[in-house]
Amino acid sequence: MQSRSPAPRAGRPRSATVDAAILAATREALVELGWSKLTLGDVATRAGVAKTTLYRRWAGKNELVVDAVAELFDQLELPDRGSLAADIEGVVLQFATILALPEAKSGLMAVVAEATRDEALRERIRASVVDRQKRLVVEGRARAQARGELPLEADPGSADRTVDLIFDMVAGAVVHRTLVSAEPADEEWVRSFTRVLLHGLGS
Amino acid sequence: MQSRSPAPRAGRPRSATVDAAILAATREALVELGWSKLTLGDVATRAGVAKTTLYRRWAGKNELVVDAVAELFDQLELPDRGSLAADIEGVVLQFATILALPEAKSGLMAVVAEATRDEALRERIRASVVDRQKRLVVEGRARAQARGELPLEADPGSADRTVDLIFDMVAGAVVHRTLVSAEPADEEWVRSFTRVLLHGLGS
DNA sequence: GGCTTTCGCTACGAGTCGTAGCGTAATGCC
DNA sequence: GGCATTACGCTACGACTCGTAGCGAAAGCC
Repeated sequence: MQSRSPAPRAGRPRSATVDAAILAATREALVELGWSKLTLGDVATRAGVAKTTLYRRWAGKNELVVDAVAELFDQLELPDRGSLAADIEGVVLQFATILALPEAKSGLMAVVAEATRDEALRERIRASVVDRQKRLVVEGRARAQARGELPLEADPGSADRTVDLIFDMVAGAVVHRTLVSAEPADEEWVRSFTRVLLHGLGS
Repeated sequence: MQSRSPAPRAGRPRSATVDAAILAATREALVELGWSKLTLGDVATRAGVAKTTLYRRWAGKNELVVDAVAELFDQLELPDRGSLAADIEGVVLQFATILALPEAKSGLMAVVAEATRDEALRERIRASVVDRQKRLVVEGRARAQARGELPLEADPGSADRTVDLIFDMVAGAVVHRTLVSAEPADEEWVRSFTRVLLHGLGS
């Protein structure tokens, strides 16, 4: 996740077990303590490693939590349910389920807030979390176009903007509903949301 | 903002000037330092007051920043531009302009993240920031219904859910665009967004 | 004028930060 | 097997922030 090079060629390699233990301990601490009271010393203790080991792998709290939260979104999938509406409802419900986890709630928004002043962190979030989900939009849109449910767009630049717009609308609405309004994005809400997204407010 | 009772009846009253200076200093510190590096001692120094004065008025960093950010949203208005589409575009652009300020970006999302573990803080955000904007949705919707642009809803419970849904979709999309995607919610984007919101993806 | 509350200042223990230094353990290369 | 190299655990450290307490002085209401 944080290392690109596969093999540094000599010496004792870093333990993958330790990596997993640290990330799991981070999520556990997020649940129990939340973002602001989470300390790296505490995470190290929970993971059964030395604090120095943690600092050798991650630059700080921000980077660590991004990686810990990013793993939560790895399970997102887009099964073909036969129609665009059903596909959207399915993936939005998955997203809402993950976002309902306390470790996702307190962790994700905190790092997004920090990322407003840290370009590198923003890029890390984009790569680890955002782009992974954006693929779902691209895929679902292509499927719907193949079914004839959505119009084709010739200009690739225009198509990119549409994908970005849809993504911001879907992810934004679910995040806002879950975190700011603090209400569950349950099946009823998702159905209403999907109807507006597909047919507009007037319908 | 933080005091409900108008007059505690005796002794020296709290200086309103000091209140304003502290909130302004908080926003200034948010711009320069961001959320995580902002300290109350620093804010007190910037405002020219003692740290103890600050702690007498606010319970902590969270509450202080909520009040400091809430003031930014006081200027939001909903001028009648003649059509629902124009009304939406106008207010969304205002919202986007405020959200583009660094003090709003780093402050707002940070307190939202903290609010996931703090019911009282969530309520404070709702009262100071969210409800104020939700009125705009209610008003704009009533206007559009009077114009015949939106269908009337007989059931008040259903109408409330619709308002909440619209609010989450509008605010969520702008926030996500600005903070997560880190792209400006400019006029072109707002126009595209309004079109989808009103007529759906198929149009 | 007298009462009450605010305010500035100083000082404090507690906790966290991120790093350095050292000895030991584990691995790859020859 | 031996050796270089790196990871790891542990301890200790100065610097910083936290939130509070205690004091004297100032400012407003009766």
